[in-house]
Amino acid sequence: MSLQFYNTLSRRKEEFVPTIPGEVRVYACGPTVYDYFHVGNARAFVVFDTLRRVLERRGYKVTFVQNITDIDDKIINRANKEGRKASDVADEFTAAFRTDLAELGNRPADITPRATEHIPEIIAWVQKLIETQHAYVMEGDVYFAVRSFAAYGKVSGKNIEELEEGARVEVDPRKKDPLDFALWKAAKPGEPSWESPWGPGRPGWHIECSVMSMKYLGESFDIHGGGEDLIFPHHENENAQSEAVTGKPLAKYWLHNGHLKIDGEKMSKSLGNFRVVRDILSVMPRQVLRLFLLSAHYRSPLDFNPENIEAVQKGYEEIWRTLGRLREVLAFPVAADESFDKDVAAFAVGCGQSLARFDQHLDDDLNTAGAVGEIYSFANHIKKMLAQRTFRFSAASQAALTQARLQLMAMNDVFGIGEDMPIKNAEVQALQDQRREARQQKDWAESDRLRKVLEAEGFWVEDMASGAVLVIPAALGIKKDVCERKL
RNA sequence: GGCGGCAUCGCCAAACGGUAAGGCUAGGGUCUGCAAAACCCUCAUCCUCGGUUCGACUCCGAGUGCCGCCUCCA
Repeated sequence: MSLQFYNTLSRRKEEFVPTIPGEVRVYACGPTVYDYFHVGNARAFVVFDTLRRVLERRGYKVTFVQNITDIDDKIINRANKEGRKASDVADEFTAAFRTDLAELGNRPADITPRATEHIPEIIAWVQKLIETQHAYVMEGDVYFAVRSFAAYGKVSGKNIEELEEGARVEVDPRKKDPLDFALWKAAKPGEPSWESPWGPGRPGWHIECSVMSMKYLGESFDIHGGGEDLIFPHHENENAQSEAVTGKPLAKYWLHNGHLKIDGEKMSKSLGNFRVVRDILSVMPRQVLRLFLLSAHYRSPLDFNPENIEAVQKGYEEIWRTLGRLREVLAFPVAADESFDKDVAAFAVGCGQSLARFDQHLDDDLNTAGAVGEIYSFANHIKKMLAQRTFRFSAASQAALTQARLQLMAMNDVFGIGEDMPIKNAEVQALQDQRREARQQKDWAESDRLRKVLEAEGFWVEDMASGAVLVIPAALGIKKDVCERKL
């Protein structure tokens, strides 16, 4: 099956065909930096980070751009409230964004352009819109004239009449049409501003994304992504102000992720029911958070609650445990006993089938829920093999298990949940050896004592049916109160 | 009021139109010096009603319910 994505433009799944064969240009909406980002924001970031990894896994050369909107009403409001400069607020939360994103396990985008570093380009684009009669100046403000762009509404599937009927906001009577939106805002006293042909001011909300995406990816690129709440007005307007000038669609595929919910409601800044990622990561490993965010299809709603998190936590521990067992077993000396090799051959076939299913899920509109399910199944496949009473570590098992381990790690990498397992130091290794000795001597008292010592040191001790003794570093746990209101 | 999305086991969540993955939980059992772990078994006919089809969870229509967007929002 070929790669498919659900395109907001057509409202259906489409085969993915990049404009330039072998290359994919992706623009994902980043944050407005006026606060730490929350788990709902993180969902979008993780989804599009995963999209990028999947595209690369598919062999594409990916250029991934994620903007930072660092000039905006919300930033100015916060700065005013705290009596500081807007740029200080923006700088602080830009730095926090980068830190938290790295902590989350996202790879940095290839380019993270900031709005304030593209003012000349923004002004130039606004001028083009004025020249082409798509925008008009009004007392230092510049507005985009939605009626001047016939395709207005194509991204969100709305039309101007319907939008006007449903308008819930008081309109500025100076505008030609209630839906006209600001490209450039005249500065009020004390606000940060830049010189422009229309007087001092600053960019409107949508223009920076149009200008920066086209600057780095070209006038028409492959994928534009973001949360579904950005479809209207943000992406609609982005497209309008771009396509009005270029005559080309800004992006070929528009992908939008569903909302994260909490207590059945959308998690959002305005509702005040959000948890910032910075805090969440202090109580659970990033792997658990990522696995949770990817446990539903990206377009489905997903509820952030303790039960769901706990189930994911257990699932992650199983993946970890499997990797731990593999590491232990692969350290065994290879034996000449090949009596188990028939089972090993069947096992290897199963591994290949599992990988095929994994990729099929990802190809099908980034079905991470299915792919995550396949990881669990695959881990199970491995554990089942290792648990056989008749298990023998021959050259064949070594080869198959080495391959399986690489495969499992590669699968984890797609979701950014890979992590190096701590090395067991000499002391732990010695305890493990002593315990094996004790068990061979049937010195159960000593054996039990050593297990307790190892467990206290943070290791899982497992005696396998085949007689092997495994000592695995315990996975990091989460704190139960992770979803409590107080956090 | 307009537009859009979703509706699968107690919970989460998949499934080219051919007769329901997986995880969590629960119950039963096996293995084990103990413990942990593991292994085996059991547990849904897919919101309702129509239609298309040899055949539909999977397509179409209507209804019901939930969510979102129409204002800043990932």
